[in-house]
This record gives sequence, structure tokens and C-alpha cells, in this order.
Amino acid sequence: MTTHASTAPVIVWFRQDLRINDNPALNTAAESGAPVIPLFVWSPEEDGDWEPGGASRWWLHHSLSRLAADLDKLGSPLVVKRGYSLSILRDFAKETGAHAVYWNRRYEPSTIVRDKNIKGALVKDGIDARSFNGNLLFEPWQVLNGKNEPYKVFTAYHKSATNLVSPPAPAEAPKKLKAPAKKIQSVSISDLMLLPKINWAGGLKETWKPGELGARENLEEFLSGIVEDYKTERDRPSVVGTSRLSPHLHFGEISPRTVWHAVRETQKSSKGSESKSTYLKELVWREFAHHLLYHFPLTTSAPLRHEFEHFPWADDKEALKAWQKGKTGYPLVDAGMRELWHTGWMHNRVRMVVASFLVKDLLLPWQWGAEWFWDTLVDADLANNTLGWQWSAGCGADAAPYFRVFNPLLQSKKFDPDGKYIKLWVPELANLPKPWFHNPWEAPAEVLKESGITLGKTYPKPIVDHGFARERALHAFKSLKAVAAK
DNA sequence: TGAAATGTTGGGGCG
DNA sequence: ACGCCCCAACATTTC
Repeated sequence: MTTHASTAPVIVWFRQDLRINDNPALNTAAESGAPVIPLFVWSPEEDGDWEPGGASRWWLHHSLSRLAADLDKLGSPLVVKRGYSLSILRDFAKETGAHAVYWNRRYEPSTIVRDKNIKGALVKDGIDARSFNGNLLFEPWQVLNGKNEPYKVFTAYHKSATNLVSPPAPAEAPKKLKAPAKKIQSVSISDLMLLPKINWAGGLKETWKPGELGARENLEEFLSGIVEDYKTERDRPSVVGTSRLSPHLHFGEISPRTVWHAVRETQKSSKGSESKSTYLKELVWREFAHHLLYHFPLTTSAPLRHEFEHFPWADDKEALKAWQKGKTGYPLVDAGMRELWHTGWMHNRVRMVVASFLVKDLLLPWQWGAEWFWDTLVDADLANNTLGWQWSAGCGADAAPYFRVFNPLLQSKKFDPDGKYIKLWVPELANLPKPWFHNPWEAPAEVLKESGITLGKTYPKPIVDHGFARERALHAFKSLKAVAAK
């Protein structure tokens, strides 16, 4: 095959690396001097229980369009296909005479199995099938403790990982790509039917710019000042105090190496060094999530701590619905759930609050929350989503102890003191004066009347009393310990 | 990356 | 001047 290397094309199989910068698979292909065929295969069935949800599909549609435009400019258009990855890759390699297929790794359990299988089949066909690390700072198998086992505690993982390797500097995009000699059949991105049939994506469109350029812009804006106060401002949902890179990182529109090095670079020269370290640590949390998913693949649906299999979860679909719709009667919770529904994203501080509320106040299974987030988040990511929910439920690695129950009222007063966030997303409370927008159920009758609010009509009464719910949750947890002791 | 309950301390009012 | 009490502020423990 090496004899054909300059004329036989290389297929670059795009997946969750929808960018042309710092893309090892693409760069290796371009540097080989051979014609490069960029390929995307839409095969959601292969994601098993975790087919991309509605918000993710919307994002993917737009991200693919941007990638296609960038690849056009580089000289070799994106080929889009629909079907089973294995048969498409084999047939397509045959059809084009490709001698190689390159891709960047993904780490979801079902993807790993699939990709291993594909690699084996392609190699059997005599094809140079190679995978690269384009999506992580540290490979999950690189970071192990003294006993050669995966870390289960973040601080230990963080220390070990950052001591072990310093992430390589990002590589630039290829200047141009050699196109294959023959024109190649492709379906159009619209044919993949990724966009919703009913147009509910208006809020997403207002909020986001999918694609590599949008990712760059968010990074630039973050670096131009926000990052310096990240440590404190990241906790205030009414403020743009975070990088808002999560969906871009999920789809690989920007590499974690790029973000890591950009932040490190400014850390040398300007202020906010502590805040920048805090941010870098968050990037390592993302790594930790992938590390855990790789080593504990069952945790997408089962608790890592087995005693939680016996947890007495409630089975209340009405309560779930109230939570999903942002009608729990707790303004901060409702604001978060409505922000999610409207924008496909939720501020991280509020994610912790709504997750705690679902799991501890409503006693509903964390898996229900994970599924809802999966469908509604534009940054839905199996590793991060799994870690987040297991952490909130107290059943995961390095999880918040179960008795750590967030008080939605205190969180609201602490992090949204002026109610800006609440009033943005729960406009029916807009006229309520301080402090009653935090806790309308405790507001004097005349205040409610003046603000045009009738509890139970214009805004719900709390669906559960937090004080009672907290005791109930602690009691449920105690029963679990009793079972575990037997 | 929690919150509530309980314990401790120390300043000030007051007899 | 002194002891007592109250209570806010802070610290520690517990869930």
C-alpha cells in the first residue's frame, strides 16, 4: 500500500472532532501528501441507549455545515453518508481506492466496541486504519495509581495527571487539502433530518453559534477578561462568568489542548492567576469524567457505588414533569429548567441546584434527570453527564456525600441576590420585590397581590416543602446504610 | 462545588 | 468593680 501512498486517498472519518485546527487525524492525512477525503457518517443507532438528543442534533446540523464550508475552502469537500459505519467505511474505501482511514478517538462504551471492530475489519482489508487523540488532554489509560488502577478521587487524579504529562501544544490547520481525482457522491446535511420538525430551536439559535468560529469567539471573549474573575463570577448565573465552551468541546469544534494552552499563556502575563488555575482544573474535571467512563462503562445507567442499587427512589411522573417544565414553585430551580429548555444550556451552579432538587427533594432517580439533560442540552456529553448526575446523587466517584442537600432558597439568595436570573427566566415573578422573588410562598398576601401573583395560578406553590424533603432524603439514605450493613 | 445543629467565645448591658 | 446574662459571631460537629 505504501507504493500508492501519494495517489491513493486517505479518508478522514470525522465524528466528534468537527474542526480543522489541531486535528491530528486530519493533519496526519494532509501531511502524507495523498488526496484527503473528509467523511462524516450519521449512524445514531450505533450510540446504543445514548442516541443524540434533540438539542444535540440541532447543534450537529449547524456544526457540520460550518465544517463543510471550512473544508470546501481547504479544497476537499466533506462527504456525508447515512448508515452503518463499518459497511460504509469498507465500501467507501473500496470505491475510492483509499489506502488509509484516520480518525480521532471517542470514549463512549458503545463507540469503543464499535471502533475496535471497525479497525480490525479495515486492517483485514489491507487498509491503514489509525486512531488519534484529538479530544482529551490525557488518555484514560495513561493515568493510573500505584496499583495500576484508575483513580476514583478527583484531587488524586488531578495531581497525578498534571504531573505525568503536559498536554502537547495545539497544531495548526492544514493550509490546503488535495482533493480526490474523482467527484464523490454525498448526501446533503439537510437529508440527515437533524433539525426539529416543529421549530422549537429559536432560543438555541439566539444563544449559540455552532462551529469552530463560534468556539474561537467564545474562547477569545473569555480570555479577554471573564477568566480573570472566573473563581467567583462563575457561580453567578445572571452573569457571563464562564467560558460557555461546553458544547463546542463536546463536538470537538475546539480542542482541549487549544483551550489549555491559551489559558496557560495568559496566566504568565496578566492577572487572575488563581482564577485561571481554577478554570484549568475544570478542564481536568472533563478529563476525569472521560477517565471514569472509560474505566467504569456501566455507570451511564448504574450507580458506581453498588449500595445505591437499593435506594428507595420515588416513582412520581407528575413531579418529574413539574421539574422538567420549571414549575416546582422554587424560583431558582424553575429558572434553571426554563433556561435549559430555551437555550439548550444551563449555568453550572444552577445545574447542581436542580439536580439536588430532583434527586433529594423529589427523591426521583438520577437517571431520569440524566435522560432529560441528555435530550435537552446542546452540550450533552455521556462522560460529563454521567459524572455530574452520579456526583449529585452521591452514588458516584468522589461524589458529594448524600447528606449534602442544597437548599434552593439559600442558593438563590447567595448566588442570585438581586434576582436578575430568576426574573429573566421566570418573568411572572418580575414585579416581586426583594427578597420575595426567592421565596414567593412566604411573601405577605398584599405583596403578592400588588405584584399580580396568585400562588397556585400564575405561579405554582412549592411542590414539596424543602425542610420536610430534606428530612425524608436523609431518612432514605439511612435506610440504605442499614441495608448495606446486612 | 451544603446546610443545620451544636458548641465556644467575647463584648456589652445591667444589677 | 464584678458577675451574670444575652446574643452575635465564629467554629465545630453532624446529618
